[in-house]
Amino acid sequence: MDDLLQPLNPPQRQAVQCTEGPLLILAGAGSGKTRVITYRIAYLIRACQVPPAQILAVTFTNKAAEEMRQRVQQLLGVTALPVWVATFHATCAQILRREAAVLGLSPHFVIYDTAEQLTLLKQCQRELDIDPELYPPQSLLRRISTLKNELIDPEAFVREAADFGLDEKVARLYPLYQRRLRQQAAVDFDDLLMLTVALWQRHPEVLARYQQRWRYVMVDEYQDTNVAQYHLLRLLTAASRNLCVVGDDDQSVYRFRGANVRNILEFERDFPDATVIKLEQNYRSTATILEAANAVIAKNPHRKAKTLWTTNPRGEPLGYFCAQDEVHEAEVICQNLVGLHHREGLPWGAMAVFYRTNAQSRVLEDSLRRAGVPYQIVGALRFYDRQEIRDVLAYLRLLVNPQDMLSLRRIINVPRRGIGPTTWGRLEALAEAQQRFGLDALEALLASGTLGKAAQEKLRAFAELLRGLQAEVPYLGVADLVREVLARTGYAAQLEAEGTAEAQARLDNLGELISAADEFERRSGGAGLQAFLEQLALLSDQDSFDASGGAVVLMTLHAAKGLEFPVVFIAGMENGLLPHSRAFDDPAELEEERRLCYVGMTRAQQRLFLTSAARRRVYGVQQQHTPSLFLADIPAACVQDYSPQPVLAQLRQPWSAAAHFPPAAAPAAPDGSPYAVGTRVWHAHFGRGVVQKREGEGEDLKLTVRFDEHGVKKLLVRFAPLQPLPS
DNA sequence: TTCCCGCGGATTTTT
DNA sequence: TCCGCGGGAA
Repeated sequence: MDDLLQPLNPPQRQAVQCTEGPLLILAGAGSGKTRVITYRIAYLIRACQVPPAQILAVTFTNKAAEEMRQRVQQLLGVTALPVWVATFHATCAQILRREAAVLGLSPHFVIYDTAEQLTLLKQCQRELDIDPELYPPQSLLRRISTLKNELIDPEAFVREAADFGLDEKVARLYPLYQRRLRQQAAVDFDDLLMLTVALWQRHPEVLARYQQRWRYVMVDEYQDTNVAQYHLLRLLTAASRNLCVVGDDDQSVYRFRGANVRNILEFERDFPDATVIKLEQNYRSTATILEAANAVIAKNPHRKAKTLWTTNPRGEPLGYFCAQDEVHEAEVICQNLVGLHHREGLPWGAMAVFYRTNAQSRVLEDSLRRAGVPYQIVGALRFYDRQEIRDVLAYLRLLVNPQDMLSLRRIINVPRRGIGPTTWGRLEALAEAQQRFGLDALEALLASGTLGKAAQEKLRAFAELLRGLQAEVPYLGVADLVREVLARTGYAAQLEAEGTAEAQARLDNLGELISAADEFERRSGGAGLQAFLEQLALLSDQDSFDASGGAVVLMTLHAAKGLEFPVVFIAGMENGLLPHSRAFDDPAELEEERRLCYVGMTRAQQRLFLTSAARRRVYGVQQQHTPSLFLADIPAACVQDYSPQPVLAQLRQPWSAAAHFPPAAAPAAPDGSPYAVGTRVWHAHFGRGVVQKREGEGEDLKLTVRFDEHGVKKLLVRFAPLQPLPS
C-alpha cells in the first residue's frame, strides 16, 4: 500500500490517510488537489476496503468528474468502478427522478435552463401585470434564484417579504413561477438543489437510505458551494461524519451565483472536530509567476492564512503590454502566439488567452483568424444554444415530457404550419381552465370543437405528428429519433429548400447533434432519450473544452478555473474590465475580482503575459481605460513592461490616481452635457452614485441614478443638487 | 397569420 | 454594436 502513496508529499499523504471524520483540505493553486482526491479514493478502496459504491465524489463540472473517474481507475488498474463521481446538479437530478413520487413530482421532469427560466418568468410577469420597465425580468429572476439557493421557498418568502419595491413583486411572482414550473413538470437549476434538500428534510427515511449508501463524501471546489449545497452535505454526512472538502478561499469566484465563501472560512466552526490540512507547495508555476500572483492576492483581507511556495526555477519575468486599443491589443497577443509557436516550438494547444467578458473574444478571434492561428473558444456561443439545436431538442423533450408547455410553444409553429398566437392563446386559456397541459391540453382543445375548420385541421395534423413520434420512442435509439424528428416534421426539408449558406450551417450543426446522440448511445449503453436530454441540460461551458486539440484556447477567467497551460495571456487588464466597473461600488465584489485575477495568473506554468488597452470600444462607444489597479501590486522585479511608453512604474506610485480611481474622466453625452450613462455623480442628500439612464434633454434632462447608499432615484438635473465626479 | 421595421436594452461572470 | 421583441400593416 505504501507504494501507492509514494508520489505524494507529506501533507498530501496525510490528507489521503485521514479517512474518518470531517476533513478540510486547504489546497492552494497548483498544489495537487486533484491528485489528493484521486489518491484518497483509491486509498479508501484499496487500503481501507471501502466498497466503491459507498463513495461519493462531487465535482464542479462534468468534465472534472469524468477526468477524476479516469484517474482513479488508472491508479487502481481497473476499467470500471462503481464510485459515484458527478456534479451537485447531476447528482440531485438523479435522486429527484428516483424519489419523484414522494415529492409529487413527475419522474419525467425536464430541466429548464436560464433562457427558458426567463421566458417563463416573463409570462408570469405579464400575467400579474408587473411592469418589465420598472422591474427587469433579469433582476426578478436573479432574486428568485438567490432565494432558492438560500432555501427560501415561495411560502416562506411570502410570509417575510417586504410589502414594497422589488421584493413585493417577487413575493407575487415567485409562487406563480413555481406553480407554472410544476404544472408542466419542469424544474430549474436551483430547484434541483432546493428540492433535494426539501426531500431529505421532510423524509428522514429517504435521507437515511442515502446516508447508508454514501458513507464517504468528498467535495471538490468547496469554496464555490452555496447555502443549498452546504445543507445537502450536512444532511448527507450527519451520520457518517465522513465529509472531506477540498478548496481554496482565494479561488472563490462564483459569489454572484450564490457561492458562499463562508462555507470554507467557517468549516472549522461547523465541524469542531475537523482535521485541517494545508497544501502549500505549488508544483505548477515558475517562482516568478507564483510571487507575482501571491503579491496580488495578498491585498485581500478576509483570507485563510496560507503561503504558497515552490522549488520550481524562477523562469522568465511576466510580460506586460499596454496597447492603444483593443484591436492593437489583439494583434500584439496574436504576434506573440505566433512567435512562441514558430521560434520556441510551443504547440498551439499549450497557449491560452483569458479575458473577463465574453464580448472581448470577438476582436481576438478576428486577429487569430487573419493570422491563420488555430483556436478554440470555450463557452462563448454554446453549441446547444443554437436555434436549430434548441428547436429539435424541444421536440425531443416533448416526447419525454408531454406536459412541457414551453417546448410545445417553441415548436408548435416551427417549421411554419399556420398555427399562430390566436390558437396558442386558446390553448393556454384551456390549459389554465382545465388544468391540463401540453399535449394533453392540445387534445382537449381538439375535442372541444371550438376551433375554426382550418385551425382544427392544422392542429390535428400536428398532434398526430407528435403522437406518431412518441410511439417510436421505445423502439428507436436517440440518434434515430433525432433523424425521425428532422424528417417527419419537415425541419430538414425546409432548411434544404432554403439553400443559403446559413441554412447549410444549420444542417451541419444538426448533423453534429446526431453524432453527439450516436456517441452518447455508444458510451451510455443505450441509456435512452431522457438521460440524453438530462446530460445536455447539465452540460457546462468547460465541458466543451478539448484539451488534446492543437489550438490556442480562448476563454473567460471563470471558465479557466481548474485548468493549467504552459503559456497564459490575460487580456483587458484595465480598470472597468478587471476589476469590472460594476465591482467598484462594493468592496466584496472588488475582492472577488482580485481573486479572479489571481485564478487567471495561477493557471500559467511557464510564461504569463498581461495586456491592456488604453482605449476600448464598449457597446460601440469609445472609452478611455486606465491599466488595472491589480498591476500595481506585482513586484517590479517580476514583470517587464514592453509598452511603447512604459506605464507600470508610474502605476506603482502611491499617489497615482489611476491606481485608485476607475474611469479616466467623467464621460460626456453626445449632446455635450456632463451626465453620460456610467458617470459617477455626487448628490447633496444621497451621496455617491452612478448614472444608469438618461431621459429628455436640455431643461428636461432626467437621470436615473443608482446611489451607493440610497438605491435608485430619478432626478431632474435642473433641480437636483447634483454634480459629476471627475474620475 | 406573417412579415417587417424600429426601438430599446444589454454585456460580468454560469451549474 | 447587435439582438430581440413588440407593434402595426399587408
